[in-house]
Amino acid sequence: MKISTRGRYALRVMVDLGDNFDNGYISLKSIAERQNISLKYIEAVISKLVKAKLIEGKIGKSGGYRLTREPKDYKINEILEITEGSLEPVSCLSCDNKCERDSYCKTLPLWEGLQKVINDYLANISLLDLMKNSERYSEGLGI
Amino acid sequence: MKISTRGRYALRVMVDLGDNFDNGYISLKSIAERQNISLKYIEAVISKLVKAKLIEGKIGKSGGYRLTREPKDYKINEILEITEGSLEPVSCLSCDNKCERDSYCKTLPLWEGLQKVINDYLANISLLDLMKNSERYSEGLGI
DNA sequence: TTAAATACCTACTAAAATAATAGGAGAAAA
DNA sequence: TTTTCTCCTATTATTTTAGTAGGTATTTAA
Repeated sequence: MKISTRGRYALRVMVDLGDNFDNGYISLKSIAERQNISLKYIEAVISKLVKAKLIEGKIGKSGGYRLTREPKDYKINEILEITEGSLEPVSCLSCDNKCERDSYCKTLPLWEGLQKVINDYLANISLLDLMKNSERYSEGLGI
Repeated sequence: MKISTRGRYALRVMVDLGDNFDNGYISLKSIAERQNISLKYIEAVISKLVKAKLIEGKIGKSGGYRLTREPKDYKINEILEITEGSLEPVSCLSCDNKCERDSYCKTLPLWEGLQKVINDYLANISLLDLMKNSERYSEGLGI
């Protein structure tokens, strides 16, 4: 029951792009350095975000990536669904993997509820909310 | 981000034991048949529940397993934590796996919140609640 | 008393998922 | 025209998952 590095890295990349929203196209190399993530690895993760049109890339020198919307218009569940494949907490809930016990399984309602709780939480947080988290830390430090 | 078969099976075994709470020790063989789960596989899963004293086993002919408490006194998060290892949604949250970025990471608060949401949900559902789910289905069928 | 049924234990394994790494091709700006 | 990028396809080591196999020790029921 863990979000993998794909989802975690993707979120950090998205926050980084959000922080640089006004700076045009941001190269993946600079993101990888700032975030201390393997360049080649996030390349693969990021390609999913491009295909889903959450971000767009520009090829060539001084190219890079940028968000296609404003940070406030990204919900976290959307980003994680794309990079993790899905946010279903058990395979029983996916259409192509349904269990034959589903018509009477006493645990299925629990999983349905868990899925809803997770999705509701993540759908009510935006990328902008994450970007603002720096305030939390500086408040905590008394800066 | 999936609960594995370990957790799912464990929950079904616990519900089965709950349904048979008044029938003394229940053999794993009969549970495996009812639940249609590999006997040898749940043996391994169940041994964790025994070690954690959520259930107790009785060796020998007409032995088996039974709950150590009443169904209402098991919270689902407890059962899943034992069988899944932990319910932390990201490894960053575990003590022995902390990230060096934790003092300023903008995504960490998200994960902390997600952990709380998941735990709160699962801690407020009891084994008895799951056992009652059969009523849901029979109501739905109009029986 | 003995045979059957049972929990309990260790070891092994196939398949899938995870977390990368490697090596370029082609586009475009400087 | 060179450098800096994205974009693409392979390959790989490690870990996790989901089992299987084979047995030992214990207890009860016949």
